[in-house]
Amino acid sequence: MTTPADAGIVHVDMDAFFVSVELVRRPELRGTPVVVGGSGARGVVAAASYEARAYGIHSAMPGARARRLCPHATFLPGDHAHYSEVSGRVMDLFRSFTPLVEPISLDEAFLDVRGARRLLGTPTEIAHALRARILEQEGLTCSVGVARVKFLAKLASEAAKPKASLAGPVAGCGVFEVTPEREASFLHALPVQALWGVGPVTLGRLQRLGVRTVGDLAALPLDALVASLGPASGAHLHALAHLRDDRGVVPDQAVKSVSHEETFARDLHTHEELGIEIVRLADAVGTRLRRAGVAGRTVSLKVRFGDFTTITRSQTAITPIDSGHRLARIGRELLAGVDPASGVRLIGLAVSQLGDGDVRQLSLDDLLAPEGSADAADWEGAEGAIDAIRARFGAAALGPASLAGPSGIRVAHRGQQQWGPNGHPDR
DNA sequence: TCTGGGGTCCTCAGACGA
DNA sequence: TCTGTCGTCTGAGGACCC
Repeated sequence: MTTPADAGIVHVDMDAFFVSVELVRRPELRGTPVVVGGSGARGVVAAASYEARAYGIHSAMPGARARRLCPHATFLPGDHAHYSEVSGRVMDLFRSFTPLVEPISLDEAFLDVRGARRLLGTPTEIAHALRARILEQEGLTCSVGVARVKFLAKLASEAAKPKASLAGPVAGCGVFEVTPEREASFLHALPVQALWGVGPVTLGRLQRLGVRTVGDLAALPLDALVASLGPASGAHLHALAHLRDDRGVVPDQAVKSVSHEETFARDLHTHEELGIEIVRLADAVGTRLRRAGVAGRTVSLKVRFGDFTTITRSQTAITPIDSGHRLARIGRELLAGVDPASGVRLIGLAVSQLGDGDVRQLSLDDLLAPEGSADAADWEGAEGAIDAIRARFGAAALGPASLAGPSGIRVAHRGQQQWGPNGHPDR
């Protein structure tokens, strides 16, 4: 039997994950500045080694700037599929300690180890064992935070991390526990932007209230926070500053939306060019929906113009959709209301309001399929066959005719372009 | 300087039915 | 029949996270 007061929430954060995975394959680069991502004219840095961080390089920094800061760094292209595979093994390792594992991203997870204490030891002992197993199995290091609640465990893992310095990386303590007695002194000394949910905008608003640290935040009345930040954010941050966080570790969270977006190496200016890209995105999103066995009702188109202004247009269908063909049709309808003449640098397609992909009704839309087009049942059958062929021969084996280029079918893959366009000659 | 991709959640406004 | 109110849904935009 466990109680909320038990310290048993563990947050594991892999150290410079993408770079560390690459260093396992390229050990000769250890101890040197290494950057993953940041290639291409519009790419950004996905991860930087601690040696590269000493030059001021950090994730999400434009690649061009990173090259100026550290021209002799090694820049590697990202390999999302490989990182995903390694991440899966690490998550499986976590599950060998406790079934209560909540992955946050490829390189982070919360674990509730309260039920494992009798068998495996104290949470801190479990944290050390986790680190040792990951190092032994994958050759990777991680930082682990232990606390009574999730957000403190997350802040604790941050405190355990290595730090970059010009003299070389400074090792962290690896495991950091925030005991119940130390919670207030640990938390209130931190800058307010350390809290999850405080980004640049919220930070600006808090600074106008004279808030610099979490302690300053805790001293503010709830009313003042709600007036400044709105009811949801205000109440949330007020609770965190007072050490209240009742969110549990939730394994197997259902996905709520599936999206795909791409930045072009050069801006596009016509509906024709963008229409072809929409077919690519719709094909990728539809494939992922069907693979996950889900379908969604709301289709959203995102358009980012050359000046970085971004608009979204969405449409909610009567019945759930998982067909790339239907997604492309709706995507193009939404695009028709957008003027691309000034130049479009990115488009994205998302599907939300997801439900079970097997539960489907025949819609009016299906019954009134445009004259001369294949009907819905034909398309479903065709896409099912495409999925089967791709599973056997690869994603580029088959696809919509409009995606055929001189070098074959141009298929969008998840994470393929995660860190920016590669300047593909076809677009 | 010039700013990715894949997500979640929140806020606000307008439409609509009870 | 008309008007106002309330809750819900939808659409759009934005903040934030890794």
